[in-house]
Amino acid sequence: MNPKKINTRRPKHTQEELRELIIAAATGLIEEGGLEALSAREVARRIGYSPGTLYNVFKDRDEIILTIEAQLLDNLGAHLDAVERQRDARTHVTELANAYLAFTQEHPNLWNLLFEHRLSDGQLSPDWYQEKIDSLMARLENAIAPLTGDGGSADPQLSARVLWAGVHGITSLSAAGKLTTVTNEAAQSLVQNLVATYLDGLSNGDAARRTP
Amino acid sequence: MNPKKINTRRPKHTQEELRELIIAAATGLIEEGGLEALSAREVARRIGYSPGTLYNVFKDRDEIILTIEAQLLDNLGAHLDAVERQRDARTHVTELANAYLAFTQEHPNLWNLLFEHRLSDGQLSPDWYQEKIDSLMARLENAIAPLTGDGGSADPQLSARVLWAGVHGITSLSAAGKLTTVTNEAAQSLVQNLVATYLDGLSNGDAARRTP
DNA sequence: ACCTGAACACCGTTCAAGT
DNA sequence: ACCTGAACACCGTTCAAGT
Repeated sequence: MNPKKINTRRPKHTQEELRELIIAAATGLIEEGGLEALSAREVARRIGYSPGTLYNVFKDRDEIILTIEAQLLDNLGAHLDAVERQRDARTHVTELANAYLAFTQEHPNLWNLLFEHRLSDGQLSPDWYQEKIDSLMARLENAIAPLTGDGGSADPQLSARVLWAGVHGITSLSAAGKLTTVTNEAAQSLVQNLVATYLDGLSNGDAARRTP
Repeated sequence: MNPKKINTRRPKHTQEELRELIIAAATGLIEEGGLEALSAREVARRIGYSPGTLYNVFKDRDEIILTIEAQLLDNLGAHLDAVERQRDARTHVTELANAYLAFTQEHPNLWNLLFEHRLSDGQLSPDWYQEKIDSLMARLENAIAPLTGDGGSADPQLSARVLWAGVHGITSLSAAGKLTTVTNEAAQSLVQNLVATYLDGLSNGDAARRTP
């Protein structure tokens, strides 16, 4: 009766292909509607399998999300590596910040994922996650280091993290569409101002309070 | 048969009491488990009414959340007003930042709500929302203004917003439990460093690039 | 060996029917 | 007038049964 009956051999896709199909569909859903738009059932619909199949390939929804996060962090790394090293450290830090901002703005919903998503219960993030973050942070640390030695006392590790967290504040508000609540200025102007002013403060902090 | 049958007069609570019961239960759920722990059915269970009752009092889940956000913004305002005006503008800004950080750390999940929650579809936030934000931002703007006039060129509006967004980056990472991914330093150290360095940059930005 | 789809325990929201 | 609770259209996840 059913015309499809003629020799439907089951595995239309290898396990690896299935993995990629699932990740692609899931990524698309998040890009379109944020994390809350990601549903296992909708992914299954889009790839033409039953919901159960996802659970042959991934342990659960969290594992799918973590896989997407890994790709994202790797892509950001590549994106930052494309920034050419500058003679001037100040310019280099500024361009890294711009590249970071540009990357987050290309895929706002995807980028939000990194901060919206919290593992359920008491699960902790895998080791590779921390390593990827550290490797990204090292880029900024190296770029900023020459600017913290001058006057003497600023810590490059701390400065890099503070500056990153500050930029993150701006980019995440922007990615979540909440920046307009606070200003009509473009995210890039804010990032520029933060980086420029923070770096000014770094090289002149001590002097500033010594000379009245 | 049922002993409760004896004269169960219906309205055990006025509409206003019901409102408060719902908000209290919903706030508790969010404090305990974040936004994703808030479910209309669970609120109904906790206050001893059926799910349908919530929809006699509130239009939908978003309206409940917005009501909680309003309270939260008002509470923050009161909290910031308790910070005494300082002779020294620099000290004043620093103490505002500390008060802000302290407030967000008292109720991390509740605070996260403001940034996690996005209205469904094309709805836009009510007018009072924007007004509350503006009023909060004005406090920082006034405090920072004396520090932007010295050298001449910094814009108090822009500076206040950039500094706030930067601090927000730190506090929101902290509230979401994601700060440790990036550093073991306490949130307060990071905020201190950001505020101090940014303010240094403000008062010396131009000089910094003029005198080599 | 792989996939299905029913099952379980959940959602937000609506609305006819009951008191 | 107010509240219920069944109903509808959804979830994530599991697992016996089918091919």
